[in-house]
Amino acid sequence: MTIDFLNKKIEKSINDLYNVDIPSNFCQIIKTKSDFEGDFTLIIFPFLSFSKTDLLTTANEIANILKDFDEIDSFNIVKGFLNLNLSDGFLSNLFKTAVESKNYGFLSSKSNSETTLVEFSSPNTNKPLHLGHIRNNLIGFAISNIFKACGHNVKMVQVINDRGIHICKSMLAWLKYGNGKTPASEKVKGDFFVGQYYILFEKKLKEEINKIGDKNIIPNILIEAQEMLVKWENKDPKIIKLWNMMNNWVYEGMDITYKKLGIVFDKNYYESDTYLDGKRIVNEFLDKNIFFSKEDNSVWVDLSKYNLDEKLLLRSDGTAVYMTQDIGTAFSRYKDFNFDNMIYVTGNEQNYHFQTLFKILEKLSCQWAKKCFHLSYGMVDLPTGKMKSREGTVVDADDLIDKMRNESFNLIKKSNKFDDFNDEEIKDLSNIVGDGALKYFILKVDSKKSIMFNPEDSIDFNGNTAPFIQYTYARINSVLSKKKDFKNCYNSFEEMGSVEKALIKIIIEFPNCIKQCKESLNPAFLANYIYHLAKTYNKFYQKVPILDGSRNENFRLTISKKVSLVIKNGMRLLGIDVPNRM
RNA sequence: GGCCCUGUAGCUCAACUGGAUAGAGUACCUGACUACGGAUCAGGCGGUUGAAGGUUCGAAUCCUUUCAGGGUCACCA
Repeated sequence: MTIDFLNKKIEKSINDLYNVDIPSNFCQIIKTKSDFEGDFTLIIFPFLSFSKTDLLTTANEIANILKDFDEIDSFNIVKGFLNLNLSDGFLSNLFKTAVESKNYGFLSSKSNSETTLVEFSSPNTNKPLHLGHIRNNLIGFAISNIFKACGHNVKMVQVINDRGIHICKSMLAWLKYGNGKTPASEKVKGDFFVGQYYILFEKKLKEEINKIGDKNIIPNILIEAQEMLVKWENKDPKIIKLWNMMNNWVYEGMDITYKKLGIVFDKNYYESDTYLDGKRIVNEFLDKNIFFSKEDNSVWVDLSKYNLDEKLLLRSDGTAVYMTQDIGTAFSRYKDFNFDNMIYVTGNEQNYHFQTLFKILEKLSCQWAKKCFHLSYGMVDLPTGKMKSREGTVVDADDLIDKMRNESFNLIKKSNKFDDFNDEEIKDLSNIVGDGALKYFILKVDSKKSIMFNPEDSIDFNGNTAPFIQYTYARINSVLSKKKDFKNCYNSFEEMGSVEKALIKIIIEFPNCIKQCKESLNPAFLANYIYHLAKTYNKFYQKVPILDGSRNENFRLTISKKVSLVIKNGMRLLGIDVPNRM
């Protein structure tokens, strides 16, 4: 519970009472558990050392002062817990402020706002996006929106891994076995088309290894790929042309997927550019003896005194590795944006990598190194084990999105509630519902935890889901459409009902909820908040007649309207749409 | 093996970062529509928070030990 000024007021009263400066973390105010009566609860235990008396006496001493506050109506004491009831008048005021504030919960960015870069997605250009990328994209997009809502000037960026041996593999396979086929000639989406050749390469490689039967002999096809990488680095025109063509196929395919996900980046960085920056920087600091080289000319950084080992930065043949590229990218970004924060959204398999990267940046005296954060999320696993694109055991992003949309379509088709909808309208609605179900399913889980995804029965349309929330929104919308012009009203003419009170208390938490998501780098908190709000509203809807012509009608309409706005704007932060009807 | 993360109802997840009798959904069993929209609501069943110690008024949360699962320790990305 965070009503800042009330917290401060209480804190001050207690300070005065005991005539000491009580550390602010001693004043713990929490929401009252639903089993007890009260709106919020002050925990008494910490004050015992100042009151020098027993628990009950202390609680009463404090309660006696607080009960005279206008904001507080009544209290009760249970053990070391002082439960306080807010007065209806005070709640009304808070509610009024919330309703009347423009862009409630959202701070707008100003010229002196912090600039925050969020890096996410960052795909390889040799295969389509899969379920793991979906989680990455959803978290990255949501956290970007959340930082925006906190007034940051946010830039969404990615680095596209468009070069390297893995890219050459799909290129080589296409050259050898493609027979000039193209995505257009085969009517296959470009990223899937290229992905097929990546898998084909791995298959041929495996066949050749089996045929050779000697681990020490490098298969020809792999040597060819390595040769191709060297040609690429030497800018062989034929190879560059092929590379451009195939990468473009992939980009065309990915554009469609990003469009489905509703994601647009502010700036793309390409590894094919930044790896050169990285090499330059590494060599520069090699000269300054920050890095060192070994006999074979490979370049290393020694981080062993930070518990992080030695790390390779340039291969003995002078070519770049992943880390090299990431150093170059980071420098470019700082030059481009002079950011205050940079957040990398990647799977937790890269925890060690980012620890190392940040430490290296520190060693390079980048004062911005401590402004870099790693939002590390858990892997998405299938019942059959880990997803491996090399083996083709992945859930493709497009397939999954389409499956959800279709399921939603069928659900709507057979409900006969939408007889006045044409197929186009049904399709639009099923996209909103299907996409929502998928996105919410992933975002409601604490980002650092891994997700077990069972393709058969993972995603539900009932319970703690987006469709449940969307339905609540649509139903409020329906009520509101029956009474278009009502006058805002912030108080009940009788004592406020418990559900109305509960709703108002949730509504006034919205800004704080967003802040918490930002601080913990975890959108799941918002997802669960919205669910809780929707659930409480449904209870209200069932229990309390809204349009009953009574003098409380406007109060209930005002609550309904505000709930719908919080739902809509909260879901928007998560990248989820809400329909006017469903 | 070293380091990191995770173990909560049959299953999927919460628990406002140390607060009260650990809550939701789902599944299963009841009950509620001549409707402001039933993709809803109300009730029941379901727990030694992996285990054992410790810290304190108070532990799912912090510390130690231990068990289980995952990740990582590449001249892969």
